[in-house]
Amino acid sequence: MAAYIQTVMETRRYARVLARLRSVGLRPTRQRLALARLLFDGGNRHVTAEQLHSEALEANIRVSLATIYNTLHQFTRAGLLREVVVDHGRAYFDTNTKEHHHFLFEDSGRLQDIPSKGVTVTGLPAAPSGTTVSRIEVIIRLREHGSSQ
Amino acid sequence: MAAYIQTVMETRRYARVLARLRSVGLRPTRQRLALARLLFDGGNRHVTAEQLHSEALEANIRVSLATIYNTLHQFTRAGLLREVVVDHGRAYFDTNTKEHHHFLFEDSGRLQDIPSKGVTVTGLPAAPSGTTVSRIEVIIRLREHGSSQ
DNA sequence: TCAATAGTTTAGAACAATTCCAAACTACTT
DNA sequence: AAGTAGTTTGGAATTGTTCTAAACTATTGA
Repeated sequence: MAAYIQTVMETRRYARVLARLRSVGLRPTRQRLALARLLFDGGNRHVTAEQLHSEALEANIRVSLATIYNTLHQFTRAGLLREVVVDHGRAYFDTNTKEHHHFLFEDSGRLQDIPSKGVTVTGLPAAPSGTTVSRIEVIIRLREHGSSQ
Repeated sequence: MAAYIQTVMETRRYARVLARLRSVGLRPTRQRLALARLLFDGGNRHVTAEQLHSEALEANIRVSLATIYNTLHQFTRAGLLREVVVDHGRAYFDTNTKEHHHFLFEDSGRLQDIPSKGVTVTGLPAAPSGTTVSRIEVIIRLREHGSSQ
């Protein structure tokens, strides 16, 4: 019985991810389905390519790192992910594509969403002519105190 | 006469840069003096290591890329520069160390200062406990329209 | 003024994240 | 079932940056 419910939920999740991929015109391949589920089943996340790769391997999904990169970029282009750049070296992909901002823990490089509720930036000059604002990004850099640093 | 004035100004600039290096405890070497002048003579700038390197070579200053990196980091640590991260791959160094924000032209990767006058971010939640805010960074991403993209 | 020394510079190797490539593979169409 | 267009892959290539150990130079103090 529990197993049955399990299966139903499984199937439903699968269908949802599949529909999602189809809707953005990406073939639902084994790899993309698996990665989509790692990314989107569960709460919002910030992952690097390497992280997602190890997660996949741990979950016994055979994917190459090249595919991880391809997929992350395709998903980003499709609006399923958003890329966040906070320190050079690594790119984070955020499963939360809604308007929001970030706390950055400088020591660990970890990111945390700031619910955008009520956060406003005021007093900005107009965008230079010939341009439009594609996004406003607010990053609050945090230093952990008490720690070694 | 013009030449004389030229020389005086030269000397003064030199003295200023030299004092600046001394004051942060860096030996005024040939390379550092030259780079400091490329960076700080003239208005505020945003440079990458590569850019500064080619500029130096064009100005007939023989410096290695390693020294460019060393110098940029030392200057940053000394508070003479501020590092800005906007897209992975390259690090920008900003000669404006005052509190301010940036326009980022997505197509070209170019940065432009936003005079911080009046820009305020409101409605932010408190910093997570155990941390202090080291800086708030606002980046306004711009898309150039009319252009190919 | 010179030698000692501590800080700097350098070329080149090493590194890390990412992209590129061309061949093998697979989902979809007919 | 075959064709084809889209995908995946390992490995090589690229890019920006850091490391290393040897050569060099500014500073100090005799």
